[in-house]
Amino acid sequence: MSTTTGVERKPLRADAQRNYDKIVETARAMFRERGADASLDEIAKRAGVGPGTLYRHFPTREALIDAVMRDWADRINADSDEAAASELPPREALSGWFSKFVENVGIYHGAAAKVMAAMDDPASPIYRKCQILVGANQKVLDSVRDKGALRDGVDAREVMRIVSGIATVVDQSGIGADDAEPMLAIVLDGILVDPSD
Amino acid sequence: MSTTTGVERKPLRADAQRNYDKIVETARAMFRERGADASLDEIAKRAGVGPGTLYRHFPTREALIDAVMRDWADRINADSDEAAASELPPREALSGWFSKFVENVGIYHGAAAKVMAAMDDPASPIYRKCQILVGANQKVLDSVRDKGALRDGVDAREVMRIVSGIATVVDQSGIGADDAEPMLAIVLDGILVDPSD
DNA sequence: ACCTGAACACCGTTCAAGT
DNA sequence: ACCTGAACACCGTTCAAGT
Repeated sequence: MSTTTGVERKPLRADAQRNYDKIVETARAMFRERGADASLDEIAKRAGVGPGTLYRHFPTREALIDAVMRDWADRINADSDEAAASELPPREALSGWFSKFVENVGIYHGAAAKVMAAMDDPASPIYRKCQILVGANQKVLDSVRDKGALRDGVDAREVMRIVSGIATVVDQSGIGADDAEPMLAIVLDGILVDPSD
Repeated sequence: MSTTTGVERKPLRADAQRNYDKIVETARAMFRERGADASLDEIAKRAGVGPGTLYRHFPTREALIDAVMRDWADRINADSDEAAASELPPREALSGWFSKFVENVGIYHGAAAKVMAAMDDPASPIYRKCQILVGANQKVLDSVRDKGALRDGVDAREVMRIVSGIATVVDQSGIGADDAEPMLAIVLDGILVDPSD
């Protein structure tokens, strides 16, 4: 069901492929320790390639972020599948799904803001991931709706906008991932028919 | 009641004061047309001062933003006073207050993100404005609580975090200010006892 | 077809020299 | 006490020269 969600890419020459992989691997490490705004120059340096090479493969920072987050979409899909099929009460299932998203998008500092910004920008390389995200959320919300627990008129895109906003707040201000919970609780209260379950 | 909320500042020499004012005035214009991340170098150039002068007055970009937003706090206080004293049904009063905030923080592109980031960072020059903001929100929420319309355990700071997150989403993605409404509606549904009013 | 690395433009920051 | 502007470090981006 979830083969790599990546776009089909024409095969690269051996050395180009090696450089491509090295860059992505290096970027992943750099993004993890310095955030998604880490210096591209230094990524190139650490990867042992010239800046032009990085540029050829990734014309924009977002393109690189997109490549680094390639597996991310798979995780999102897995998490949403699990939440949608969950036997847990609607509130717990939804809460878990939101929490996992905040956690997942939080591993790269600054990534939440990029995702949030790309949410309505089809020109962004990350836009595709946002579509996947909204689709996944739709799936989870539908499962809750089937149980009659969702308020009328709740839109998956709007919900994802708010939740990515919350993820960004958590990421940008120094607060911990646990501090997302009270905010998510407000959203849950806002979209569920009965706050109790 | 609302004299300028600014901090007391020791008087500057005449020329220094003139430069200070010119810089703030220029920055305000630049921020308005190019956003809160506009080049400080060009602001200095347009203001007719050396970069060192801008730096002396505003050691950090946030300090400059803070100065540019000096009147902003007064508007926030005025809006919250009006909302707290409003005869409108709780939902309308709250909704108007949130909307005005999103609108106000949206006049400088990128400002919402700065406010959001400073919300829990006492070291930031903008932190003081966030405190004012949370205080103002507290005031409005209390007035709603007095009418028995607010759910138990709703915290003014949490609410402000979410709303500033929404303001940031609206600002960063290309969507219009009107598109904040459906998201704010979810928050309202989440913090009010009875969604109807 | 792909890579290198010098070159460029821009930006924030510092500081010695001036008044 | 305050300002100027040259100087520096850094960063993203381009492109001619190489293989």
